[in-house]
Amino acid sequence: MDGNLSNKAKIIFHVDMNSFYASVEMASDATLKGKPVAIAGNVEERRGIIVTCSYEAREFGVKTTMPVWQAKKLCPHLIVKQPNFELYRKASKAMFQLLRGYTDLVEPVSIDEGYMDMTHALSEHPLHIANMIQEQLLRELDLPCSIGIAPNKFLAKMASDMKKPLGITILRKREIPTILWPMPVHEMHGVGKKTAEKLQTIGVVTIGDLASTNELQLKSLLGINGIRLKERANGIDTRPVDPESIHDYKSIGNSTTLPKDTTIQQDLLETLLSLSKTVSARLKNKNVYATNLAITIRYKDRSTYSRSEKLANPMQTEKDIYEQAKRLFIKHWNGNPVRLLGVTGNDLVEQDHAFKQLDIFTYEKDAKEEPLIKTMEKLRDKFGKDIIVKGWNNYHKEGQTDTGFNKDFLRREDE
DNA sequence: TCTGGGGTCCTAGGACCC
DNA sequence: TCTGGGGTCCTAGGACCC
Repeated sequence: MDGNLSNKAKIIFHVDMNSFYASVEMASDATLKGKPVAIAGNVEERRGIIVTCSYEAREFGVKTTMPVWQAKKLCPHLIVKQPNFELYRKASKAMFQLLRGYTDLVEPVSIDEGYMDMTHALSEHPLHIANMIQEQLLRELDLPCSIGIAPNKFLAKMASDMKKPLGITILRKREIPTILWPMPVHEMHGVGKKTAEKLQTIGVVTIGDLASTNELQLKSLLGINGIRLKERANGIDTRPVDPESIHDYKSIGNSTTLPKDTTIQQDLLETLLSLSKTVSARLKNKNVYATNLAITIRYKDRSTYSRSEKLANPMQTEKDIYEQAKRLFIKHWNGNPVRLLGVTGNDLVEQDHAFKQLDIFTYEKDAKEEPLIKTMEKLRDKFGKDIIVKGWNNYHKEGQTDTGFNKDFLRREDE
């Protein structure tokens, strides 16, 4: 490690696209320009809430998460469009590709924002480079953005929020007391409604208050998150910009609010099937398998339950996922009217890894006995991680216990 | 006529093992 | 008859973000 290099202050950009979906729509249809435009889920049905809206629409008081009917009341001429995710993904790709023209260290955090580590990629003043990026995005993709420039991710994120649309904001370490600390604590990234309420009970109202609060008090109020928030409030954030982080998915899910609350089991199962199809396709697309499957049920009264199970054999196919989702649903549905259903694959593993496990679990599956998986784990501990099992059925039929497991049934993977 | 859908991370409790 | 403490895995739910 080069001490000088590692100690040198970093220069991080946070690029945040302005009202991304609406801007993409405007870029692809010039007649929308200058008009109040909103993107919403199913426009006709009750699920219609505003996902994004143009700045023209915001002038009327239209806001994200507002039901469409309410938005229309505020802004009768509002142009409401259904989301076109394919179009947005394409624009997003082009946007990140453009950013990578400035540095390889680009970390997308969502479809419309990302971090850039510009520490070693600056030939000129950061402000000038940020200007170039902003102008190029506007010129080539017709998409506006705001950029925050700071020595770490947290401060860059806070900075990009300070001037919208088309802003560029530098937040220096020495400006923390004058710029960051006077801000209300609920405007801090990572502090939501609940946390802000809790903080208020101990007299923390501004980010500055948080920065000087006793750590033990924060820990007992908010757990480990309290400590982290205090660090951030003091401008400390050591997370690196990681271009690879976008690739390791932890979960892939699909959920939908039904057109009507229903108790008709066949309709519900059909919905589960179509959700399972989507999840399966996405798993295949990412080349991963789920080792845990969860369903979500939201009832008429909006009470929401999730039920999950660790899987003996990692799964990816539509059939496997649907059967497991159906099993969980039948087991846990209380018969009341259902508002929303969801299917989610959790604890995703790479394809190679999954296949290795499948070799083992084939036998477990045949045996159809839960404790066998525990037995397998013990065996792997005993004989090595890369062991696979042969002749499980024989073993099982003989009704032996794992202490009497015959070593002849085992072989090393490389044999 | 209220309130979508995609995620991540953390916590807490119970089961189980040593 | 009474009965500790640590560690890990699994599940459910909460908070947050875009």
